[in-house]
Amino acid sequence: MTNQEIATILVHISEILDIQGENPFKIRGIGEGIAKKIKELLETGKLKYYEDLKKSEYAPLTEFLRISAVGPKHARLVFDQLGVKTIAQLRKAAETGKLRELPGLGEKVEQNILQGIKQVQKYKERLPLAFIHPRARNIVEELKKDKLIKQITLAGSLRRMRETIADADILVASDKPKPVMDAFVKLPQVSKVVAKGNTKSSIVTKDGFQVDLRVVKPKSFGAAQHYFTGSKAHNIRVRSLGVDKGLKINEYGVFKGEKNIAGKAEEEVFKTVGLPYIPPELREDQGEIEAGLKNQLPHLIELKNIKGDLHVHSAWTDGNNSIEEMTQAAQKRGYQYIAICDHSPTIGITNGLTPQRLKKQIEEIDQLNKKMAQKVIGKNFRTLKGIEVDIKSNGQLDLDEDILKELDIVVAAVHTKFTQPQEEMTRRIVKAIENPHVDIIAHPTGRLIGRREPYQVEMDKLMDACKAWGKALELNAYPERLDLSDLNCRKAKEKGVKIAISTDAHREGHLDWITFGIATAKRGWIEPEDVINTLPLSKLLKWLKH
DNA sequence: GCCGTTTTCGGCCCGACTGTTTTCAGTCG
Repeated sequence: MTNQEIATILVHISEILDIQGENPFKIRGIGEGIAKKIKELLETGKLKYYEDLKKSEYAPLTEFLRISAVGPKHARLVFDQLGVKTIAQLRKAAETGKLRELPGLGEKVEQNILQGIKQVQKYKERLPLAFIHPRARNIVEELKKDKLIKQITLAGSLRRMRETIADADILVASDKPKPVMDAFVKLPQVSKVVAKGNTKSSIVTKDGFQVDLRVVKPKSFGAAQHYFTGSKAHNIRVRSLGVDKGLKINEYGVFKGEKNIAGKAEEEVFKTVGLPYIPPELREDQGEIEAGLKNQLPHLIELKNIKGDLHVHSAWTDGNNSIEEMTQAAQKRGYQYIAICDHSPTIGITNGLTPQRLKKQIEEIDQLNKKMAQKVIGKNFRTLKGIEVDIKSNGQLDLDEDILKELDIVVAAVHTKFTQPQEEMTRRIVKAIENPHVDIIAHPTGRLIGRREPYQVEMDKLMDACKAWGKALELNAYPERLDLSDLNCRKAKEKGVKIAISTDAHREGHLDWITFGIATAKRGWIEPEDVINTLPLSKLLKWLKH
């Protein structure tokens, strides 16, 4: 049973208890009792307490909680009074005006619930970071034109750069909140205004995601930034630290009694509770508080540390640009090198390179490097000869040794037979890691966010093999991959396994996806020295030979 | 259910907005 499965069960338990009207603090932390339940799950795959709870007449109502405007109280109310226990029945009750007759509900709530049902059925999943991020940035740029706005920032999971996003949070500092709100709900991107107040409003964009805007006074901007960035778990920890020191922390500032002692800048808030500044990507209550208190936060990797991209494609296979164009695009970004890693022959649909075509590509790259050495185009730059070689189902590579040894870099990846049992898949990839020509394993779990689950593989064994053979794992920055995930990055770091942050670019513009790779690496506590493409060219070449 | 330098009971982070209410419950983040 995976951590994710256990978490899902615990969440389900908490939701049922919530609807039953249990003490809300019952579900807040893990101590002796819940630890025992987790143990039972791990040892038997089952939990008696959960099995019993699932028999509760309230258990089926947890799906109502996915509907915006419905919480545990309304979920219970519609069941107790109307016997409603499915979303279809709930919709019918709303459409026939039954809900408005319930105590505490009215016509508006009825409409909101209908709207919420529509929403839940249309947008089942969280959206990828790379979809929402640029669109939210556009809204920020649009708002920025307003002179009344003194400061503006993305907040929430978007600022923490989570891989998927439920809605976009934006925070503004202004002395005149009302006109800012008026402008916000009239933006061209808006399709629907969900709520509008003096300091807080929500809209749904034409792309179908929600944007929440919060406006505070400039003197509160830092406190609000911290509060609005979250995560919730992180905020609770920080506020608890404040409570220990006799402080109250809210979005308006840090208060000692009535006195406001901090709030203008985020750093101040941390300082009042004895913490250094914690980067947003770390704010998940995953050890950053403890590390901060001991002054042992990581020195996270930044974009400026990246010296090159070690996995890009060209028009020789399924890319869109020539090798020279990709090279120039990399130079424009201040890189020292780029590795052309097109597909191998088995991946026929991409026009994978046969040994003959690969030989020709090698010649082309040699010529290009010669021109660069003579400073005909660019200088102090190397285009590396590489391949994204397919790992066949038995662990053998799709190209022979005599051609692989001609290359600067070999990136190996699984593209077929994703359904192998875990043991086979693990052996398959470990075999590739053991191949002396292989340098990096690309997109190590094969997942596509929201579309394809990772294949079954024992990540610990892959990492141990990489460590033993001095190989690296890729953090593929392609937005729907982000593979390694943040959690796997952190595991790799703990095991001392090197990471290559690569874009898998299929056209020039994709090189900018490195941003999302960096963000994921930060969330995985990765530092520059953990990443091979922070090495300058000479040292990278040395690492590749080693 | 969890937790403790005010420790085994009693509180648990904090506030905005909406809608249905004459002062507040529910939802949300």
